[in-house]
Amino acid sequence: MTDIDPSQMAERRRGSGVKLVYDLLRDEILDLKLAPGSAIDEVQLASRFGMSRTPIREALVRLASDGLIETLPNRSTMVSNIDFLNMPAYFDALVLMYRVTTRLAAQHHKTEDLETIRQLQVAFSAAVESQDALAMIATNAAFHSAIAAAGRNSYYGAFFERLLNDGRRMLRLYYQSYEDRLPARFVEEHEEIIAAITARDVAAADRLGKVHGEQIVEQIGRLLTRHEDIDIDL
Amino acid sequence: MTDIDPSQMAERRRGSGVKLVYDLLRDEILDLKLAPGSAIDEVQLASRFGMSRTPIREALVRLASDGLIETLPNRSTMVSNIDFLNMPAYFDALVLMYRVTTRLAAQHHKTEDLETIRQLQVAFSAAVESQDALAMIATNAAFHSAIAAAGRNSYYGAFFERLLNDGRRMLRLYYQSYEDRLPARFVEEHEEIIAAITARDVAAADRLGKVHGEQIVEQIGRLLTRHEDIDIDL
DNA sequence: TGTATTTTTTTTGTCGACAAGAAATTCGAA
DNA sequence: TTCGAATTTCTTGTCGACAAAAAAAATACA
Repeated sequence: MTDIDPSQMAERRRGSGVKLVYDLLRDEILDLKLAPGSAIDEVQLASRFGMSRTPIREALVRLASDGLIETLPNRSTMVSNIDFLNMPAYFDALVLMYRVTTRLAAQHHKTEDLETIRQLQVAFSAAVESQDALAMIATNAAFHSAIAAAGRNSYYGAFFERLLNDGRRMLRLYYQSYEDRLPARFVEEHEEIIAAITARDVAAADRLGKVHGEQIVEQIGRLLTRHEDIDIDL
Repeated sequence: MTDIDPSQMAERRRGSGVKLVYDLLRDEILDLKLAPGSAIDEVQLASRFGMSRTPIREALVRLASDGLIETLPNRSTMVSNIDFLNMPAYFDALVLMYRVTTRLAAQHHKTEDLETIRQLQVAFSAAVESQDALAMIATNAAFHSAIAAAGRNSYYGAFFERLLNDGRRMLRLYYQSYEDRLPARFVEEHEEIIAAITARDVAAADRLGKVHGEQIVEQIGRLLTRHEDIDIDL
């Protein structure tokens, strides 16, 4: 890890330190630039960011309560491992949140929400076009985040956000399993979802959210030995 | 706020400071001993707990990422207000989580889970018997937490836990709306839930979880002007 | 008396230092 | 040499102090 640009660390607004460190480390962890299980050294980070250990530690505390790092008392801090054993549970929750957020968006969206959603769909489509797996992951998450926001339920929103973040790390590991035809299918499904939300068709939104979620689970989950029965008619 | 017992602050194991402060402040906030909106003074807390500001601050960072306190940059920290406008969304999420966790418990529980659940039901029943509203809230939450744990989905578990915590503050404000007959009904419903889980009757567990959740929503939510249509057949 | 500007006070964010714990290393005895 | 105890090294948790930022108070001026 190289030091940051000295011109950046020169003068910072007081109080911006922890956020800077938090945001950057968070991205590095989610993008797997920091490998799961790798150690985190406070003093090294302090010198890297040109600040004392105090703000670094506060950023680490936040990351820890996000579950992105793990702290052994009096001993090392490390990047959390991806819990593959819990992947069935993860997918179960993810599919349900796809359904619920899409459904609520159909109920509660405002017209300005649709513009945001459509813009993000364009970005996702472009990422698929250019076969940029990382951009696909990011724009897909942004697309569904926007749908969740349109659903106007901050509790689901926060939970879904967290699931999508956890997913970023797993998807980065498995994105090689994407073949060309499947992302194209995702684009189509996104379009259908947008149509259902626009039409305020709650039933269709629910169904499409479920199908879309299961699509992803099937794509990722075939690498697992077994996964939950997600065909519950909840 | 009075200082803590000096014998407690005498010698503490290194590293236990933040957890001590975090746990205590968390309970005080959730039990409304610290009123929503009230200011939090770092130096006062430091002298109260007999430690420096550094561990206090780390505890506050954790509370902030739990959403229990809010920090204005460079300025005051205060206990988060209860967001009554979002109560419909809250109840929507709560009911769904009641359903999902109960359903999953019916699917995945092990026999030792049932013992824990039954013990907590006994405690809840005792709290209802003695008309102790605070104990009712706590033991009810513990009961459903145990059910969620038996469902073996840590994602739902963490989310549900958070919802129950938020609920603790609202319930404390509204517990006067409980009349004698309703807690008794809750006890009965709990028994039915236990029976459904034991029998691994997923459909019944789902239905009972939904009914139970809506029961609570109706009890609390009648104080609201309007609330979500929770009768969705998801 | 009311308002704008300066000064004081209060509180936060950050720092460097130090001590406690745990791991790594060295040392000693069989 | 090998195992176990003592020692050193290294990292973390905590402290007291200081500086920046904002609010509160005081002052000046119309």
